[in-house]
Amino acid sequence: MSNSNPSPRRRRGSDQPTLKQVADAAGVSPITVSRALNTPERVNEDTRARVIEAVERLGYVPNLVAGSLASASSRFIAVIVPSLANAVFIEVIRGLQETFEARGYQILLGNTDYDLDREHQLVRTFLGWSCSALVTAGLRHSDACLGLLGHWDKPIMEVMELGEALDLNVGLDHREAGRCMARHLLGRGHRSIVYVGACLDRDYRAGMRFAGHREVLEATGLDAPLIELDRLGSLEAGAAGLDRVLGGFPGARAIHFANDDLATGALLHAQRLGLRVPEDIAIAGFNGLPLGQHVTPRLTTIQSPREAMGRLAAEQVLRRLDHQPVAQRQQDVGFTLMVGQST
Amino acid sequence: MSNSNPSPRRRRGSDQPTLKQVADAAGVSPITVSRALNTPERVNEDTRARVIEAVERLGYVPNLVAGSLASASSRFIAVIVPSLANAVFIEVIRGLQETFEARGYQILLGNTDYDLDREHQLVRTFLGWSCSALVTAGLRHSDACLGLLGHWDKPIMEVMELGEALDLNVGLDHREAGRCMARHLLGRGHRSIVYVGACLDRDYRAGMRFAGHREVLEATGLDAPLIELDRLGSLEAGAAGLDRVLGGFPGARAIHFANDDLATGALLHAQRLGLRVPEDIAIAGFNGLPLGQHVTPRLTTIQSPREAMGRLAAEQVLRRLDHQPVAQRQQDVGFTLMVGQST
DNA sequence: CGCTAACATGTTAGCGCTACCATCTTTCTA
DNA sequence: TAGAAAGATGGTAGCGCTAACATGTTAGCG
Repeated sequence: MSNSNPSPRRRRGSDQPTLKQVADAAGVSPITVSRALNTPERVNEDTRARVIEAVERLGYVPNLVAGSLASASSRFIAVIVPSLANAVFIEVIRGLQETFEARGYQILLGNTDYDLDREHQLVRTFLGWSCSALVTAGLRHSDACLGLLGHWDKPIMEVMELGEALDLNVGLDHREAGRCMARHLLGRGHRSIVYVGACLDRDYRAGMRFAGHREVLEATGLDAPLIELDRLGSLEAGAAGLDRVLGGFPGARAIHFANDDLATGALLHAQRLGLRVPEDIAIAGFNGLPLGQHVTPRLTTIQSPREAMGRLAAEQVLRRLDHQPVAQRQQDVGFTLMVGQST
Repeated sequence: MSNSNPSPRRRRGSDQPTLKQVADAAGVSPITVSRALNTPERVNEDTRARVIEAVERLGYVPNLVAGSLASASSRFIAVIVPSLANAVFIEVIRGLQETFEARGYQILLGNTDYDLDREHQLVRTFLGWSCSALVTAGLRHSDACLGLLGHWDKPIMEVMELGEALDLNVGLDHREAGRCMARHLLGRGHRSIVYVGACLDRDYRAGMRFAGHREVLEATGLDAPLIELDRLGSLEAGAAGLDRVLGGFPGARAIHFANDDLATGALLHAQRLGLRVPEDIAIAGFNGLPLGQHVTPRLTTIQSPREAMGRLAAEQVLRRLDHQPVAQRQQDVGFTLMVGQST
């Protein structure tokens, strides 16, 4: 008679065992299986054992997508950095990863390539994944991006630099770091100091360091010439930077590079040119990468605690996720001047 | 009276606009909105415009979790590497990221810390996220992990090395690379050659290179002594490695290091000790990192195309995801001997 | 022994989206 | 001009899980 079973729709989804099947196998209800796996302390010990046994027997793998939909939150942490080519961000990511992974959170990594529109796009995507928190390198965002984040009620952590943050903030004062190195170079008796940066519009934190550098020099009545390279930090670019200083500022006695890659490239290049460092030309960097500490003469640089910054940032976010009070929304991780033999 | 409206359940979920609300605002059905956003070519142009307008007006952000659940697949690519401390993996990741991101896939990064159980755990988690594919560094997996992957019907790509793979495989022949460098050192006239590795049980690909190295030396009737350091590659460890060779093998004339970090650390250390490279001791590395190419003498090493390997791997996977035929399941990306002045 | 609190488990109703099938309209072909 | 083919849109029914509420069961107390 007519349509008692009108062409049973083809089943969708995978043929993996589901929580329901585990429940049947263990002789309990689905919610009990859910609890046994997610909040074991709320389930009787024997029941839990039976559930675990069924899980293993069936080879059950929880569908985290379904869980996230139902609970309206995933254990994802969105992490947005401008580049994966720069060791600095990698180290911060490592600190974040280590700390978050230990607490069962999974990092969703996004790379903006120094493009704020790309960042906006990534934020949109990540919001769509119901992330538990967002960590982003830097304080600069597009208006569209700020609009999205304005309506968001989960923790937002901005790392690398300090300033007016949306929510949480862990970083260091780049302007002060620039001042610090400029003072050091002045203290060494240098008066003709060139700053060499690379793409300061994109790497604007290096621009902030230059601002601090210039501030100190100008306060002393000195000029603060700037050479800007068109490639981001690399040993090659540093060598090119040295050449441009030698060509453009024959009287230069010291070069303050925006980072250690550039500085080390210049230092090695100086040796190939037969220049004595620091007698003929003094060289300083920023970051404190191992590389600069293993050349002779050892590079004078500023050490920033990058992995620790990542860890601290993650801890702050975790505290917020645990509904614990966060003592300070802004934390300065500081930096250390490391005086080598290159200045 | 009784229960005409028995305490309406509190609404769950966020208060973000949903696809349904966009549909109402645009005067179409939800499924049309879904199509307008995901398969625009299947929707009339005018309708699409109205939908887009509504999306922007409401600030709608698609819930990707719900979409993944309904379609039983996310646009996630699981990527599992043993370490984030090693530049080699970072570069592969960069190649993968670039290629996948351009096609709208999001990378889920997992770090095993060279622990196969941890890998198994990560695979479990990633399967739970309905990833579209899995990329893993290396061919070694625990039995439990193989069990999970055996039932999985999505592309699996194993990178870094070549061998008996589960599915797709892009990499290079490390044993042959070891042979290649050993032949080069023999060709330079060296007869007393020490191999220095670091944690060869974990970095087993370096172990494979050593195997190739030994094979060549022994075929020539030479000894192939091995020194194994207990720290993974770093400049410091390389310096320590040089000291151990000088102490343990006073007659050594050449050192074949497992990687460039070690080799460069040793090279710089040799200079500090006043040793001439290659006259007193020849030094060779592996990887072709920029670092080794900027020291004097330039490091002899083997260049592996890491970023290209990532890109190629991603392209193969994408082809599979697009249901296009994959010409070869296994692809050798090769390597290049770069002869510097350090040998 | 009745009452309450704490524990253990179950029932119900979605989370927000897309696969599947059905329907309706328009265009093209014989 | 009927009929098929292609295009556009909609209705229905879940995807697999968990929040909220409900119920049952045991322990503790005077």
